[in-house]
Amino acid sequence: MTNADAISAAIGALADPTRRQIVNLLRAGPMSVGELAAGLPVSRPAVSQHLAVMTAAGLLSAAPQGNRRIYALDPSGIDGLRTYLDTLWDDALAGFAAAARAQERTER
Amino acid sequence: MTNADAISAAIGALADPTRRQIVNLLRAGPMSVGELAAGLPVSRPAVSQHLAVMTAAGLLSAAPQGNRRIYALDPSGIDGLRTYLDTLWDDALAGFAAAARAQERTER
DNA sequence: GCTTACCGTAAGTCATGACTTACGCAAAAG
DNA sequence: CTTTTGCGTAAGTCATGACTTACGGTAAGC
Repeated sequence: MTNADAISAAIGALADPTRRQIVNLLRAGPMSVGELAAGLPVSRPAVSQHLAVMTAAGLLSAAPQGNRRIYALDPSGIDGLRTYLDTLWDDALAGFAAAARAQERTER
Repeated sequence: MTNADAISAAIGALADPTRRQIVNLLRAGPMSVGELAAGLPVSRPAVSQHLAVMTAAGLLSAAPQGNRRIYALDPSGIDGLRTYLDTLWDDALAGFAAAARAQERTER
């Protein structure tokens, strides 16, 4: 499944602390690169590189607007991670229940 | 909020490809360290180190059983990431809707 | 008792990637 | 047309962490 690659890219994109800060800033709404860089402890080119990674991962969308570029969270990309964690959570619960049954069997 | 640290640790733990392979193996059910290492392209100590990281992040739980250690997915740790992505998804949708309204305003 | 599985830890190597400064290009401003 | 603003890209540096081999320690098997 080529879907797994998208999940890997998205999780890898969220792995960096600076990138999660960018996500946090964008939760308030779309922003330009300069505005993002002003709220971060790194240089503007560093922000540009992070934005490129996250956009490639499908987590962000870029909208050129005149001289500037407005970045925003991409709901569809985030939804991929959401469903992945949902199914993972289901499997975890199933394994937990199976272990509980096995435990009960050995205890009597 | 100290909750953000848990989220960071969990996402960071899932960032490595080998660790996601471990998660995939554990989806079928709890396994010992040796069984996990047999299904992975890395050495057994490497697997041990990964398991320690993921356990510290709250994604895995370890159960000593005789001579061996059985690792399993921890539903509660996964649930933390799940709720984080849920709220992030909500914010992304809100920003998307706001951008759509602004777009409509400028287009008429 | 001794040997054999099974596992965690220590120490060291090496690649990945996050950051910087320097540069080039397109759109607004004057 | 010139200047300024806003970004992206290139090149190079440096730290983080994923991996290896070697070792020590505990539970089972003989």
